[in-house]
Amino acid sequence: MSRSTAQPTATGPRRSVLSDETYEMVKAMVFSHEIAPGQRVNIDALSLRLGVSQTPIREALARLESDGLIAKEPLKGYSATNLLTLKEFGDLFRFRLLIEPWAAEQAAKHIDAHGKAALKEEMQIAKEALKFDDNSKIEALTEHDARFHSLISQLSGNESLHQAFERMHCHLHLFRLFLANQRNLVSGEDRPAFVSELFEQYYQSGSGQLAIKQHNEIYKAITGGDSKAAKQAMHDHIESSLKRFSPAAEAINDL
Amino acid sequence: MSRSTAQPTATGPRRSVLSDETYEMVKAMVFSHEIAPGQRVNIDALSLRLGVSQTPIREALARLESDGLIAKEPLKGYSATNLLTLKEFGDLFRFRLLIEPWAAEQAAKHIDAHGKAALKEEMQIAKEALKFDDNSKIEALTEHDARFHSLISQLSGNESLHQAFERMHCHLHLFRLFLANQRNLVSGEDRPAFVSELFEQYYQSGSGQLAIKQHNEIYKAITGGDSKAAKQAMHDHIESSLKRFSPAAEAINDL
DNA sequence: TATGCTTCAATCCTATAGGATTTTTTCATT
DNA sequence: AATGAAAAAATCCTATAGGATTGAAGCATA
Repeated sequence: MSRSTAQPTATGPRRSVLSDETYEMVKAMVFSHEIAPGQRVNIDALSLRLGVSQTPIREALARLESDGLIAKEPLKGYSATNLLTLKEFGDLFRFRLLIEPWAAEQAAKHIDAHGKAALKEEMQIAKEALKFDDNSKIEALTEHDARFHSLISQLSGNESLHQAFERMHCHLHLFRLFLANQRNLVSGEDRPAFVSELFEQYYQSGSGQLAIKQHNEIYKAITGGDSKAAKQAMHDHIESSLKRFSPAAEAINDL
Repeated sequence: MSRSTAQPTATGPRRSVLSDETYEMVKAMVFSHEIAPGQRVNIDALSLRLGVSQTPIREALARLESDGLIAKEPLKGYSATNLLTLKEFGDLFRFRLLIEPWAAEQAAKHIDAHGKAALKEEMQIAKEALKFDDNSKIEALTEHDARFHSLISQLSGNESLHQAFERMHCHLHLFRLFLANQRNLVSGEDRPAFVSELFEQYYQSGSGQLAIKQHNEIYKAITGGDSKAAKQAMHDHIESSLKRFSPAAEAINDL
């Protein structure tokens, strides 16, 4: 009788847990700069914005803090973490160079029919994505890239490595950096072309769709059981990514 | 007036955030098997047990889930994660063998006066600990071991590696495994001797305090700037740990 | 102008009520 | 007696309001 707010049941029957959904929503907001880097995160405001109570918000923020996307200052509140500095950017790639080639090597050694099928399916998705128009293509390829690297870390068979890779959230950080670049440049000079160029370099360099080509080499080496080639191909691919992303990281750092 | 429970303020003025304290307390409970592996974690019960309301409990559990110490089943509740299986145990060490020798190598390359002082201080603590009686010694050396490895991952200068190492919680998992062993064996046959033996092998093998000796070699190599020796020493040390811990992991796995 | 006090706002934490889901218990039927 | 369905209990999850504490802003005074 005293319950004047019919909100919770009005949204229909929920299957999943609200706390998890909230987590994903806030993560997406940080990811898309709806919550800008360094910006304070007000729990009450978020509660109103998302239409849920404080409890799930708090759980989501606690998890995001663990993920390193949100920082908590005791008795002050939460705020979005800053973008990667140039050093952190380099650290991220150097660490990836340490673990991912090894993961690819192990994956090639232990690959089975199930793993081959999963890789094949992922490569198929990437090829389909190349036919999309520009915006859809960028989004699809970004997601493919994240899934592809995650899959290989999983196929390494080493649970610790896989968890460490997931908790790193490298694609999220990189793309967040990238979007920041895009935003800043749009309100700048004629540098949007620069951003597009970067995207092009990364996803379709020249006429060759370079990243997909490199993924394909890794894919072939792993499914072929050639561990040495898999390791080398992954190493080259990450170094290649590093070179292509660097301008974006530097631009932000100079800002 | 309606506040019948004076508990929260009765404990005195709190300085830190209750949520963080709760996190540490629950972590300690999992660590010490007060919450046994696989056991359900009742929020209401924890709330009463720790004398705090549900909100900080929930935040703590959300973070612990992110850490991999607590598992959440939607609409069923939280429960402590199971102990490491033999495979996970092996994965953990193989992953450490991948990243820690590299960390030691990098630390040796970038070491400065500040880093040297920190390492020296940590080694001093270890030497002091050797003089303690058995129980205190084990506790002190365990904590030293965790700090030593963490410090080196930090001195590597690579933020990503350091975070990955911390989030792995390897010492917590290993010692939890170890305590489980101890508990099971106490209620078993005459195997407590076996446990003590393991401790001895790890912390004071023979008359040599083997682990400290190995730490000392790593320490010397890093402060001496000998990156190759540091890498090798760390590699040997971890392999040595693996061999000593294996019986404990196997015993639990067979159980 | 600089310092100290008061007021204000924000945040953290608590408490309780109620909807939703799962598990257990009970009961009827074959 | 065993199996299946329905009811009850326990638990989880959410929502909302308000007290307590802390940090910041504004103002008066020396």
